[in-house]
Amino acid sequence: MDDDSTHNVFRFFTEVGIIAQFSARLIEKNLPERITHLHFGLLGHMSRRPDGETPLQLAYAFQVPKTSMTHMIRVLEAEGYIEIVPNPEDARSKLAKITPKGGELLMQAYAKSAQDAATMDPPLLIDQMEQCLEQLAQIRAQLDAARDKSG
Amino acid sequence: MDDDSTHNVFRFFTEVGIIAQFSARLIEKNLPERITHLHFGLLGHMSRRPDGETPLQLAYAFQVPKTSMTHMIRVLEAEGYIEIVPNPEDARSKLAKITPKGGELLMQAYAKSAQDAATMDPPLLIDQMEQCLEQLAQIRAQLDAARDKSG
DNA sequence: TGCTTGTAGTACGATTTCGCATTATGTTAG
DNA sequence: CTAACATAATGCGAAATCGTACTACAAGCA
Repeated sequence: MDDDSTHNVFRFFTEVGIIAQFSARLIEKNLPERITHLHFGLLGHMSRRPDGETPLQLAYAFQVPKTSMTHMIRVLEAEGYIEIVPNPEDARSKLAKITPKGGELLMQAYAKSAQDAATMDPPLLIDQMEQCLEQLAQIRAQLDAARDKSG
Repeated sequence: MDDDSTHNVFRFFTEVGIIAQFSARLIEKNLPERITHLHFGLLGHMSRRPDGETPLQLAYAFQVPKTSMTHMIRVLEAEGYIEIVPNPEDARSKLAKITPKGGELLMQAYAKSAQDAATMDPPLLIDQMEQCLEQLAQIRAQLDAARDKSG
């Protein structure tokens, strides 16, 4: 990889990092006190999996340590946004499922954040986002694949 | 903003968030124990500002609370990667400057991470990154502008 | 000058993150 | 079947994050 490419890769990661921070704050502004954008992501993930997922699956999906996931799940459960039930297929394990209250929170935060995004000044550059989407999805998929290979 | 655009914006932020997490880990793998990608970013920032910057400027630039910046700076100073001197223009304030040891760390981590990036399997999609770069820079600049307006 | 208000940085404490070690259950070889 | 090993989740503790309140210095004004 030549110096120019290296520089561009780092610049790409830098821009992406800053944008990610923004989107995190955009969403967290519309979430209750102790709920973060990661919790929001968890709820979205679970809303697409009505049968629930194990903490380990969630930790892997969100790329956080198991112990961190244990804690996040507890917060969500304490606030009533998810429920944790035994895993019928493995007595060591559990399943985390979104509750109606959690679904409510998800929708509300989504709607409010969409509203905030739509009324930004200066406005969001939605065209540019859409132009990048396909490439970003490819890049992310490639990174996922690399992670699966190396651990 | 129609439903389709809204969906794309959220999808954009989701992809960006995942990629940002990856790049953070890519860099942190090549940093010492207590040094994070944010510290790495701080060192890079300071390396372009030999006169130093105040903690408040750094907190603003990296969008973290003042108290968090106080802590990060202390870690970097404790490890000898930066030095903190009084601000000659304001007795309340300080200046954080990178040390030679800090510059060394920056270079080494940069080189190692570049090496890791270059030897990934499957390989990084550098073309796609370069195709996005311009749009991402615009998007980021727009978000910066929106932040400056609203706080 | 003396007073009022604003700003830089930090002490402190509640919460979160996450590595290591432990417990409980599952799986496999003999 | 049982022993040995693997895996799911958590207890615990060190460190990090960040909101609130505070101190020290600066700046504007009467």
